Amino acid sequence: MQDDLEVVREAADRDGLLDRIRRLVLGGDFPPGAVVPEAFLAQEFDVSRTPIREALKQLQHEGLVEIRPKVGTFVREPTRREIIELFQLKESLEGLAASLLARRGEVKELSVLRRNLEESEMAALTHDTDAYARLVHEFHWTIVRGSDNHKLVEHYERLMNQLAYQRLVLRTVEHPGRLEASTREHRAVLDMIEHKDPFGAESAMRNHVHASSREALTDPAQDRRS
Amino acid sequence: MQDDLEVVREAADRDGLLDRIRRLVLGGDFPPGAVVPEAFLAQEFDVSRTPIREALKQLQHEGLVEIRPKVGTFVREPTRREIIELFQLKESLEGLAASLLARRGEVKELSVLRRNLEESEMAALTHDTDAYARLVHEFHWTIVRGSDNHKLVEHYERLMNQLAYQRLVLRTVEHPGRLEASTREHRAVLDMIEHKDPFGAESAMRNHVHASSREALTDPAQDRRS
DNA sequence: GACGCTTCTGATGCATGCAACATAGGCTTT
DNA sequence: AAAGCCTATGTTGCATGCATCAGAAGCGTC
Repeated sequence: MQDDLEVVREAADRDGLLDRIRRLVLGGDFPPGAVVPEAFLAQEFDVSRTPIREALKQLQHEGLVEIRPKVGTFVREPTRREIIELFQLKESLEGLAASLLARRGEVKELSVLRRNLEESEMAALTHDTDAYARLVHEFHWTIVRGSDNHKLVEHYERLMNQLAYQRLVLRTVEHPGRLEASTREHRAVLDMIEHKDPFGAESAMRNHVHASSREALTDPAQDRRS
Repeated sequence: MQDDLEVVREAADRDGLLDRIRRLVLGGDFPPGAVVPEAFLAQEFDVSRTPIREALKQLQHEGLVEIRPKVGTFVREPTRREIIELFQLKESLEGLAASLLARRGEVKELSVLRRNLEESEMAALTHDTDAYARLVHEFHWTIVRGSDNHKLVEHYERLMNQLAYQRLVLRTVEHPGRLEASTREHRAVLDMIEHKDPFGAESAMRNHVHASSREALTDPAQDRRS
């Protein structure tokens, strides 16, 4: 039993090496400059450089780091322009997801979304921004997964990874009045889905993402890189 | 100079290793079963297994192959369902691209698109399906690139790679009457872009992609995997 | 003092070797 | 003959060593 746990844990470490490095990069523990070299990560995770290299290549492919040949691996923070581009994509993909979910009219996710919305309203009332952020996150993911389009989920995953930098997170809930507006928009989306109105759901979702992205983009912390 | 050419060629080989393997996989030269092992590719391209492994990992991440740990790498042909999913994404992304391009109202790509449309009409009249397919390909790519959203281009690239299996290509032009309809739809899209009507352009593009995907999906060669 | 060249260093890129494991086929047993 | 075990094989996964090269620091020249 002890052995089993050991094996499982180590296997998880191996499988999750990419994720662990990704978290390191996204977590902001590293300067936006050069990520400590492969050798460091190798020692840190107690593996050879080879799997580290593989993981870094993936991250490069995901757009999170930039590997300059023969030089090193650098944390690749998105420019303001790229953030705008990513939000445009987000709007489109989530719109599609809402549309597909509305067309399915599946019941399972509907109850989850209803419950989520209730809790969100509660969190908004008590100004529990942490809980609210988590609920928003779940709301969007539930809809995307509920689209039942796995390729869409994959692309969305990639997209969100690029938007997952610590500095960009939780911004949408820091604006006064945004919580209430956001909740209203969520309700509008859910209404359209419940009415099995794909077009309306897509429209409502796009409006919502557009609005929330505007808030995120006006955040002063982003003026750095324009 | 001779040396320079050598260096450039070899550098291109290295940079393009991923592309070359991808072409091998997409080209259908391999059975849908197991891709010949890393050692074969290593010998084929006269490199070590290490860079081969890196490339294969990328392809796995792109969804083109499946790497079963300790077993081997398998060509991963998309199921019919996945093709449907991918076309839904294509519709959404190209719709977004058309919308963005219409909003920009850029002149450069407009002339390219106009010219492309003229040549397409010519190819349709002469039933030159090869030329037509190439022109359609360029038309869509011109619009996507013209969106001036590089992240969109990246995601579109990934998407198209997954749709690039040899067996799926050129299907849309094999249906009677499709060439004319397709040309009409292209013109509608271009009209909307020229009128700087983002909403109309998106709608027209989505209609077009939807129509052409329906043709592609009704192809009998796809009934195999349902 | 500034500019250009050379050397030096640190990191990556790749090749190679070995161990681990999934699968297949034969072998034993019933 | 069927079922289960066991060995054999082929492949991957990883560790390590070496060559290569970008960039920096030091040196010499103008």
